[in-house]
Amino acid sequence: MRLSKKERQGNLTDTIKVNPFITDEELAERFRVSVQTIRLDRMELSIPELRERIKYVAEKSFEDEVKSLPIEEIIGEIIDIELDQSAISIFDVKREHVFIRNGIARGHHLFAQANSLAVAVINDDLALTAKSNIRFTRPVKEGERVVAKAKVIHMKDQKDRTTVEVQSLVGGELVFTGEFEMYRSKKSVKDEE
Amino acid sequence: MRLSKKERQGNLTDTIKVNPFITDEELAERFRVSVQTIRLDRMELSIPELRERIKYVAEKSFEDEVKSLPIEEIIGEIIDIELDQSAISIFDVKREHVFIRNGIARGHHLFAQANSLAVAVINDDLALTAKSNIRFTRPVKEGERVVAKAKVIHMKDQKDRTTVEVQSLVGGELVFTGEFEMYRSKKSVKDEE
DNA sequence: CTACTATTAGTACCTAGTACTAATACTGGA
DNA sequence: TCCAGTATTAGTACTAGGTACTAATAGTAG
Repeated sequence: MRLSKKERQGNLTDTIKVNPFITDEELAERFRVSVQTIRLDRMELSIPELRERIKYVAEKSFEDEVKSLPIEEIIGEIIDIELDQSAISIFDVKREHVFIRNGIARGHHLFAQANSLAVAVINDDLALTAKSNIRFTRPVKEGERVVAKAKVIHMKDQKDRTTVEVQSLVGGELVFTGEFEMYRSKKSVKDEE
Repeated sequence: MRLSKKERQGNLTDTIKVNPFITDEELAERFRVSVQTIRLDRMELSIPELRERIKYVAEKSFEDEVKSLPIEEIIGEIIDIELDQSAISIFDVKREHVFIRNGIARGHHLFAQANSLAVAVINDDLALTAKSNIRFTRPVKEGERVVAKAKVIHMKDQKDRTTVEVQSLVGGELVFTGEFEMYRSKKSVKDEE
């Protein structure tokens, strides 16, 4: 027996979701109904036509692509910064940041937040990380908001190096600490004093 | 005066590149020529029609989207692995991994490659990074291929900790070293011996 | 058996083209 | 200045993958 209308429509929604590139004709064959039935179904379910679906997918990704470069520049959102002194950023842990099997954030995302904050707080276009010593003090889970606080430690004798200490917290609880030794191309204003 | 054919065609390529969603009619208006001229131009330049362009963008992103979760699981491509012993991964530094202003890879990508390799080499579903000590020994540029080699250091007395040493090289030259202290939920086979 | 829903068929029309022919405009060189 | 060759434009037939609509037929539950 062919599927009932309800079953077919549920199945149709899924089929189109996993493959938005399918035509009404192909759908008609797959469900052994006429093309008109498929079109009625799409109307009832407010599923747009093939071309509109493709366009939507393309537009979505095109925007992302344009955005992705600047976004990748800093992981997390900087909410406060005083150059060569301190900075704070927040980072919301989402599904894509955690291990599927246990929901714990992958270490490199916490590192990325801290590291990019350390780079940002240095008042130098060419700041680079030279060394780093880090510690993950407790696992961070999906849905948690990580607040990273960076503090620049000014060393007297060092000309082209600056140390930045970063502490990351979730609800006041320490989850990550890191010490970043940063390479810089010019002296900081503070150091010149 | 209107643009020459050459100028128009060069401009056309760019226009379509930044906005693949533009129709021949809109292009004709923009360049003050007929729709037919635009079509001749597209043929000479082998630029596909609007719908094909949109489809291409959509397909590209759709694949990426489907892939993106598993890909994020490990940064770089693992080319050799012996659980609880050693592993090697390669990571090609692309535009999106570098600072725009100097073309140098952001530290957290090198860290991510090394860290996810350290996680992967541990024969435990619940391996997590506890501590890490890293050093960036020379900047890595766009276009370079980073080869990361991980080696598991087996400690006798430690039950739930394992140390992994990672060295990353570009063309034989050391660019990054890291020592990762990993937390694990169960003992390794080696340790049980 | 009837009322209602579900399905199918068919038509006119749409967009954004391709493929092709033919006419006209422009432009550089003898 | 005229002619050849290139560039541009116009127009027609046809395509995919639809929308929007009307109308006929099939199935089914009360």
